[in-house]
Amino acid sequence: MSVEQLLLRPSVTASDRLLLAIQQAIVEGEIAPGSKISEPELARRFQVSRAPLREALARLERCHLIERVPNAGARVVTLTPEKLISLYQLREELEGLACRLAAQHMAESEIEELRELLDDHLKTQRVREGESYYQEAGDLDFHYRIILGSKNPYLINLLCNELYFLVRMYRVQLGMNGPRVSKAFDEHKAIINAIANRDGELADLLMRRHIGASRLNIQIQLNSERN
Amino acid sequence: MSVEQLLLRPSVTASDRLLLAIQQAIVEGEIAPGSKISEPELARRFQVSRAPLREALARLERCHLIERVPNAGARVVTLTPEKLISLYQLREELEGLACRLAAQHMAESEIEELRELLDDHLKTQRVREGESYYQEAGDLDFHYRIILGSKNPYLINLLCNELYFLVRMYRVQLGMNGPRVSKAFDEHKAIINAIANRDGELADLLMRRHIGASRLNIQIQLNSERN
DNA sequence: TTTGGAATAATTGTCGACAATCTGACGAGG
DNA sequence: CCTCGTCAGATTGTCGACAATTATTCCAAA
Repeated sequence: MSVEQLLLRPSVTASDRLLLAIQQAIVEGEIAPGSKISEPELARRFQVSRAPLREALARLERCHLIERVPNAGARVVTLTPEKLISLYQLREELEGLACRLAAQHMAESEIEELRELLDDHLKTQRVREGESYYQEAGDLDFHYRIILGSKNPYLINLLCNELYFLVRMYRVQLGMNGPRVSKAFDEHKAIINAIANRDGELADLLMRRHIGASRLNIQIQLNSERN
Repeated sequence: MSVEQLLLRPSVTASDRLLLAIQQAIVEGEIAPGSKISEPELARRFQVSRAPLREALARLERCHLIERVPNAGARVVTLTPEKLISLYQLREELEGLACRLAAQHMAESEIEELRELLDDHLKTQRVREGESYYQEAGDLDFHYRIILGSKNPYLINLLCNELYFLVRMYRVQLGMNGPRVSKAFDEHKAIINAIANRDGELADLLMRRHIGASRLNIQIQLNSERN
């Protein structure tokens, strides 16, 4: 299904649909990193006026997928090792915090659901070994649930709506579906156990390591790609 | 000088000036917390069309000063003890990180300037004891410089452009100019020393305590205000 | 050939008007 | 008397056009 066709099913408002469509297009590289965003061109492409488009662009800037300069237009961000490190420094800190808070605030039922989620992923992973399902959707689900479990609205909004699209962009564009899958699974399991034991400090530490390992993985790929 | 008159001196773009003006109006309570934002009314008040106004509102939402619901309008946020705690949880974590990074990345010259800044504040504080200068502008300067010293662009943008206006809103609206001034000064001094010694861990710890104390201070005021 | 600058083209910012949606009042029916 | 549906008013979302700014091209002079 092409990106344009996604616009056919009505969501809520035109700029909402635009946002989703362009987010996906940028994350998946359909709109190349570093390329200039032409408002007239995008407006024609998505069959809308520039008003909702500009609103969508404002929100894209919010999640760091584009960079705007007044009176000079917008560009899709570029992926660099330096930005990756900066991004993951933040992510480590914030998801570590999310773990500590989740250990305090998550209901037993939520923890149970998280365990079931992980078991589902294990089955799926065994069935279609090597496919990138787990890395993309599954890992995302896992992190999202813990973030939501923190019950901190600012933290939730920040990670889910402002930072995670960039994280996904790095992963998708560098084709991150390698051998870290099974190892990531074990790390996830350990984090859940810590949260279930209400050991926020340990969950924090494990999450930081988990994210640090993920960063290293991407870093290697990114550096080899630029050789 | 009234808020409207600020619009007379041209900044860069109309929505930029609008943003600054409305930010100030909300932070200082001129537009009451919880009140509904009427686009036509604000457009008339600031003598602009709704296009730049809506752009400004989008950015206000970004720094959590207003909350928008599609097809239902925007409201100024309300100040609650729960949100205050959520906000300061984030702030502690992020400024702690900023301290660790600043201890790594700040140039000697930047540290020296930070020291001079603090000395200036000490003089000012002695001269006009009791005035709220230090708490508002001085404290802000101090924190901003450390954040900038982290050299992490995402962290800088997040704290300076998205979170700090809310922090200021709590402080201004609750009239935070009390007896914490001199104590805060000592805490600042200790943090600088830690950064100068390149002891990121200590600076982190001290900053977390500093912010925690500040939060407690506001919390007390906020609870007594709601009695 | 290269450089400087002016004219031109293209893009962004802003405007006023129209369409879609929500809010609140009013009245009919239970 | 209360509930529900309808209608008017107001508000938000979207559109196409104009103004202001920036980028580009082209020509002239050194």
